[in-house]
Amino acid sequence: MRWSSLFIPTLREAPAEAEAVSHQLLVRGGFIRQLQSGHYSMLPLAWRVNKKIVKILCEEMDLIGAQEVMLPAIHPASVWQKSGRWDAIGDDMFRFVDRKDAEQVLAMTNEEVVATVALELSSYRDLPQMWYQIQTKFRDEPRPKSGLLRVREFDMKDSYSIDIDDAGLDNSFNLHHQAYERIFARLGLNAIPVEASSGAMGGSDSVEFMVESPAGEDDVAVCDSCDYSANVERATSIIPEVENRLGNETLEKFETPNIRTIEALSEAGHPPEHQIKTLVYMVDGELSLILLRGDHQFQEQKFRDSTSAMEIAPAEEETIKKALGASPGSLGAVGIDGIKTFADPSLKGRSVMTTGANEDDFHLSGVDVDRDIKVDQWVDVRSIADGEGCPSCSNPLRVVRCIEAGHIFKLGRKYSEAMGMSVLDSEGNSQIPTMGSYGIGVGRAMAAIAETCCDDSGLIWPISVAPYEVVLTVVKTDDENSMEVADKIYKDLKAHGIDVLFDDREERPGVKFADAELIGIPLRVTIGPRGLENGIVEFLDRSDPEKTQTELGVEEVKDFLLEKISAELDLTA
RNA sequence: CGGGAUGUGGCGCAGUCUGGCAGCGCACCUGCUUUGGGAGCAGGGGGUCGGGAGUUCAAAUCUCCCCAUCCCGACCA
Repeated sequence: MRWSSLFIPTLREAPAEAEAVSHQLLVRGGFIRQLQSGHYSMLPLAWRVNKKIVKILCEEMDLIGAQEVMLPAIHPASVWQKSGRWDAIGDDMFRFVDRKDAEQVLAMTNEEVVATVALELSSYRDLPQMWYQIQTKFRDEPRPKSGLLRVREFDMKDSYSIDIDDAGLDNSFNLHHQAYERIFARLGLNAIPVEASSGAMGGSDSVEFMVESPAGEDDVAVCDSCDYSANVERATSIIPEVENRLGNETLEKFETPNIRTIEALSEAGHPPEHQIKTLVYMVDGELSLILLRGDHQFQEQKFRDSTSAMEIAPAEEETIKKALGASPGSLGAVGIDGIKTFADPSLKGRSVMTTGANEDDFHLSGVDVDRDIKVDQWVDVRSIADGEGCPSCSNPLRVVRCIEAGHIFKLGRKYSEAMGMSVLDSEGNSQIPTMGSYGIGVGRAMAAIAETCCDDSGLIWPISVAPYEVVLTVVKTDDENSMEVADKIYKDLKAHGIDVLFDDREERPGVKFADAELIGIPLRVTIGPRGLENGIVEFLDRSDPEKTQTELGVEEVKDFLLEKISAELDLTA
């Protein structure tokens, strides 16, 4: 295409509200424009990238035997009521009422619909099935952010597997795992598979594919010495045991005027690791205590996962005061009976501890956890920290910020059972099939690539997804010879299937070079009178201009580029 | 939903405190010069100052209400 007739509105400066690198570059490069918070138009360049990502997704899904479908994006409330998610999900789902007063939802995912279609499966001979689609999803995010990274409307590749038994599900899951590794490699993303929490999706196992980036929203624990990696919502670690202090082992109440924090109490001679942190939460409507060591952080998702609690939130101060008789900062679980108490295992066997006395300005010392506190349930709810020991090899873990680029779930029979699926097995017995679901956000993948493939001058697309593979930069458009040669090369490249962008704009060379770099075209051929005098044009690779700078005869350009492109695509395919 | 900030032409910003002709840079249009890394000169077009109400002779500026956007947190199938 000729740049002069394209809509590529580049900007010299990014809008003030764009913070994430990918957001700034995609806006500056003329790829996207915001309509409202969480809703973006994809302009021609972005849509070309989008289509290339989609193509890779389809190819890899097809390769594992998945079949492409297209499901409705508007669902009746009834299917969501049947699965229980109508109530479980809440405000994140867009809902509306149609003219007949029927309640409707804008689909955020499609397990219910898949399970409904799958009611037609009646025999084990029909299984397994894998269906996928690339379709717009709607989620009423409480806080859309960072450009395309978190939006309310986005295209997602969602696929679903249906198997007769657990072994079948394992197989479908593994096929997806492998497909995802190939997909991310082809997209130029270094995505690490990590153990994850399944959250409200339900199910047993889940793996997230994480791309390290400061723009991400998840923290992941990775071990550089072995292959352990897990979302902090699930990660465990080995920490040194704390020796109980020598000291008075009997309970003693002492005055602690104005001491409300772990830190303040620590300064008063009670180190955090010898304190019991007492949190008060409403767990599915029931007031509950959650106990941790003073120097540990609470990991809410771990708590949800291990207690199957649906709704948890810190209790209001007034509620706390009414139940315990004191405000946060002076709370403790000693002598409490009748309030459900959860405790982190790191408190097991601990004594000579300090905790709040449930009386403002007073604490208790000499607390023996086993003796003085009635724990209803021991649960690992501690957030691991950077540098702690890997649970599988005990070397130090690193905690890194990541973008969640993909997530695969073993759902089990939650949806197939709810929707009433059943098939006959080889013995004529009725079986409820088991399902998996697997997602990759297209726009988020684009943003993740933009986030990680860029430099000070702009984007650097991998050839596999670049909006154009090659840009032909004509330095002097009013030089007839230049234009003639450029036009010839342009037609030649096009005829050989190369995506080429012909920068025929009447702009100064500096502007053209800067724009080409900003929009991230991986390969550049510069055509100008200076080179043509010697019968050559200049080539360089966006990712490393200095080392790759090459002079090419006009006739060699096509073969040179074809080889470059196929070499890079082969590397990742 | 809690905390913080911002809203002035397509983008970046000044002006708001202390009320008095709506400005600057980039981008855009015309002409001339220039032409291998974001040109120069001259001329020109474009703004309900987020919206509404109020105070005032006079409001971008002061008051009240609302809206939008961004950041942190909560939440995130």
